[in-house]
Amino acid sequence: MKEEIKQFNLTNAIECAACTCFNTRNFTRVITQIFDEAFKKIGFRGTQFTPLIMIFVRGPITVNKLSEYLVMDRTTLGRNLKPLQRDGLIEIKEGLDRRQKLISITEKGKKLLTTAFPVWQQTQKKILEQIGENKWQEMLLDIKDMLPKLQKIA
Amino acid sequence: MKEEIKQFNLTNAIECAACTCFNTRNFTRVITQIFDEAFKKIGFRGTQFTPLIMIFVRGPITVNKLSEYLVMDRTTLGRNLKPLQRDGLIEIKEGLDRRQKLISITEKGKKLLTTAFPVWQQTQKKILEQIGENKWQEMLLDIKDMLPKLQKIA
DNA sequence: TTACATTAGGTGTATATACTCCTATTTAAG
DNA sequence: CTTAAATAGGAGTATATACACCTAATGTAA
Repeated sequence: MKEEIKQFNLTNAIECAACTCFNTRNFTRVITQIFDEAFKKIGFRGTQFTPLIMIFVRGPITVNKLSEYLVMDRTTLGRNLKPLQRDGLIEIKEGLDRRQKLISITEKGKKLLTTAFPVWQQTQKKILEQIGENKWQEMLLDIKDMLPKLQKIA
Repeated sequence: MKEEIKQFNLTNAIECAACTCFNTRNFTRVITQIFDEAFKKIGFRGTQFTPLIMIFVRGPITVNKLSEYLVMDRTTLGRNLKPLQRDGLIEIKEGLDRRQKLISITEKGKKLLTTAFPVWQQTQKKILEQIGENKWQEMLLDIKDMLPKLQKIA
């Protein structure tokens, strides 16, 4: 016998307050806002920091490879690189394989990283003062452990 | 003596791998993708679930009040409500105060919540199987504790 | 060598996010 | 009662996200 169809009610709503999607998004939004605010004075975004560093470390690199390292959707990354290219922080050149394009950081990009790094350090520190250094180390390990598991069921 | 200006280097890059912004965003992105995929078959989004529930619980309610409950930017929420309104899941009526608009869930919206709830339950369960039930309870408490602290420095 | 699969990347579309600036309304101060 | 402040909300702009679909180039199997 199939269970009767019931109507969504307050008890259900209370259960949904634990939603992993909603709560992690809230957390992430606030953190992103803090970094965006901090980087604003140098015309930069919190979301652009790690991609630019990854290009610094791994470049010249293709969009596909870069998106793997960053655990980001390929097309999302491709679009996110546009402002960086426009601002002259990265440059995109043809690869040997004529399908692929190689992304590398420019001198201007390196200069920006040099400027942005202490801003990032200070902001990260400010956030860790609230989160707690140990708590974040724990969360970071958890995230790194969970990510591949979650990607498997995505 | 002020410390010399140095160039951003690999040691800095390694330190930045712990970035709270980048890592929480990655985590959140994957979780959002899993919910979006699950809700797709009923034409819904993971990000729309909790707002609709909040309107169900608290409605009729103004955009401003709703954004407080959801810990979301007012203008962001306003724009996110558009698809829900277009799809007839919520309705927006004039309030007594002619500045404000009151948002409430429609019968269609309630029906959708009834349909979406088991989908959410199943997806949440699938995710918690990877994260671990206890770990998530701990993370959830941490997030709820940290959010107001982080908002203060935002 | 041709045909098909694979790979690299971009575009169209839609949603999510949030800052800045704007209008309309209401409240409060004088 | 008039004016300034506070409140509610929307619009412009820009970035972030990702799915579906597309083209071009390359690799491979027949």
